[in-house]
Amino acid sequence: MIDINLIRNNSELVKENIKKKFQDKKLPLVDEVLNLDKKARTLKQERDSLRQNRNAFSDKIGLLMRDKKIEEANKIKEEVRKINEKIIEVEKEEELISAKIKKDMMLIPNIIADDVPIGENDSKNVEGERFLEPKIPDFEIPYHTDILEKLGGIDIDSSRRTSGQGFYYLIGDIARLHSAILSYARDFMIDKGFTYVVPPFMIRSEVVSGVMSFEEMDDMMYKIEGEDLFLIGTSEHCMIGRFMGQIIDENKLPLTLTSYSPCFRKEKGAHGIEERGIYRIHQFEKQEMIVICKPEEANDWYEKMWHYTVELFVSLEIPVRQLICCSGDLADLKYKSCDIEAWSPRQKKYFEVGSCSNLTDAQARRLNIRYKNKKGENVFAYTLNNTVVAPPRMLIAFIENHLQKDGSVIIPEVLRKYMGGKEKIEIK
RNA sequence: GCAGAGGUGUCCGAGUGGUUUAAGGUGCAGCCCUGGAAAGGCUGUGUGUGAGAAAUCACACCAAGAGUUCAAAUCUCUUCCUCUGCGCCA
Repeated sequence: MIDINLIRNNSELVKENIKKKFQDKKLPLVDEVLNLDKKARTLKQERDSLRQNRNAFSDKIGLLMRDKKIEEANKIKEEVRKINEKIIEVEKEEELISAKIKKDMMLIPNIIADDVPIGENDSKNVEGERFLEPKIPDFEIPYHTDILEKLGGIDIDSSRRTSGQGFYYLIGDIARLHSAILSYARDFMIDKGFTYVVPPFMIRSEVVSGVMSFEEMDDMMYKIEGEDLFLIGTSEHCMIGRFMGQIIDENKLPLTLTSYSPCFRKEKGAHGIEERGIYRIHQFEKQEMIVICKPEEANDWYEKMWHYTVELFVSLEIPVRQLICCSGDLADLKYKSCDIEAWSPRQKKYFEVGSCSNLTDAQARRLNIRYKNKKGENVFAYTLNNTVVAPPRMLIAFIENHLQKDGSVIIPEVLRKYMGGKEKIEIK
């Protein structure tokens, strides 16, 4: 959500921004907000002065009652009753208008960074830097589930029976590898100075509606029956929700946090040949990084954060590249975002394994997360988030890149201490 | 899960329908006093929205929401949370 003052003072900039994102349908919203806002302010003035009158009359009644001038008091009561009727009328109208303004404001996208490439959809995303040389082996790389099955590391047939499509049993060394990657990623981020957090895995609807729109919620979130609770789709939800309505001590900024959580997603309407197996699933685990900082620090953190993910993948000897998200592919809350993509030697292309975003104050404004600055003013903090690593999807990149001709998978040096010293996972 | 007690500003805490513009203290800031400091004295100190060039003014906010009333921190209902005891449980 952007600052309504930006629309009041510079609606052209807001419109330009909408055009840059190819959302011309939303252009009328800007003038609509402008008009509704004017009306809302007029109504507020009207309502406030009515209330002022009522308050004055009420005080008078109080004094008259004390002096036992009941007759006179009753006359004024009648007066107040009339005022109250009017107040209710104005309030109703005001409520309607402010609800409409809020709805519109939620739809107006955040202002995007100057250096975001302009493009209509994800086909216009721009490749950034590449890290490590992509390998093309001299033997055929099977589909990832076939590799995992050969290694005795996965049982999808059973998970279909117990839980349906989109789940998995990881088994033996592969399950251990899954945990090892998360543990390694956790320690990697702790070494970068981040604070490790295990958050709640369920959150209230109040938090959910703060971090996403109703449609997004319906497409992603699993609701617990009979409770006001949802399974988290990412730890970002509860990590940011933690600071909802809070005024953070300026000295505590920047907050640099790394959280572990399972993630649950409905993934409504996502299907395709490359979605078989453990690429797109209802349940996965993720090590995440979250930064809450002052506005002037956000750009530096953004660069640092996605580089950390790159560094992690490089240390695991997996080639990656940065893919810069273009204006049309950028979610409305985001100022700037990029994906980290890992090399798939089987598909001979890169695929998404993580995503880094700078949301400026758009998310903090929705959740009312602020800090007190040196002047004593309460200002909205900037929030950023990035995937450190999210297995089992990441396992696809891992096993494809480390698969040997004999069907075994080499474990890179840095991971071996988390695997009990094991150097490779072999076919049984 | 059951029972009891609670939720008020940075914090502590008073306040059971109308002089509450939320007492008092504490913390913080400024000034006076002092050679300097402590102590003491004085003054100012919450948030949001709107109006205004500004001083300032108005409205709202006492966990959240709804209700009763001319008038609600105060009364009623619902929800949430905290504490204490009991029960259950990895």
